[in-house]
Amino acid sequence: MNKIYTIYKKLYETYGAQGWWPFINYDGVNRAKKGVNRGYHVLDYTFPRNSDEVFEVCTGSILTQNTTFSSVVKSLENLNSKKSLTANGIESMDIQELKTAIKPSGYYNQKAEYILEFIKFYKGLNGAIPTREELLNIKGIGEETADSILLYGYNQLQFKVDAYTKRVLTELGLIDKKAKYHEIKLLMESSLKEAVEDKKDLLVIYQEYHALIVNHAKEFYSKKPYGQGCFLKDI
DNA sequence: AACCAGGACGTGA
DNA sequence: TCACGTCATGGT
Repeated sequence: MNKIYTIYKKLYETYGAQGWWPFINYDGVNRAKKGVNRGYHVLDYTFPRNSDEVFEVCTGSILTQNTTFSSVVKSLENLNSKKSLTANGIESMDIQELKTAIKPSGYYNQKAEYILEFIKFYKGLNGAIPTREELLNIKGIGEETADSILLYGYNQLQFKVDAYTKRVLTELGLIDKKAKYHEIKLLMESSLKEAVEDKKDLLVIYQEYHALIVNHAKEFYSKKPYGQGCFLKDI
């Protein structure tokens, strides 16, 4: 039991399952929580359920770059209300209409271009699972976005590292502040693979872990000085 | 009223 | 390779 897995268990004990990635069109068992947790699917790991939901994760992953997810939801709902939250739907939109729809998420000029670039690639897949290298070759998709797409859109065993992950690990002294993305990703993946007995649990752990870190970091690592009152410090 | 958010790219050194 | 500027709206 290494520290990375210990942190996961503490976070899970504290916050419970997160139901990440949330879906705009979700109408499943947690619908009762609408208004509060609308779109989340806590303890239901049967997602994405179809190609439209895969595409929703991909688009959301691009839109969420350096932006809060709540603003991404606005953009996704704008697209969805135009019945355009699909590859063909977006592709058939007027470019200005697309930009206006995703405006709430910021960087709308770039992101519109990125989404269209992705769509060209996505349609060529014909439902196949993309490789990480293929995703990284697409303009607008860097390491985190690629891992986000693979982990949540395609249920692939790829840990998603974000700014919060790096910040928390740095503050806890588990990694150097100059550590690069790949270094952090490797630490997370190797630690979890080593500590988790049943390997088929890893996917859910990867998915929950990222969401748990975000949830925790929003409370304890969003304002300086970082880590005030963080219960992870005593490990 | 600054400050920064669940990044990625282009550039110059 | 690396540091830095740029992209932009929205919440605090």
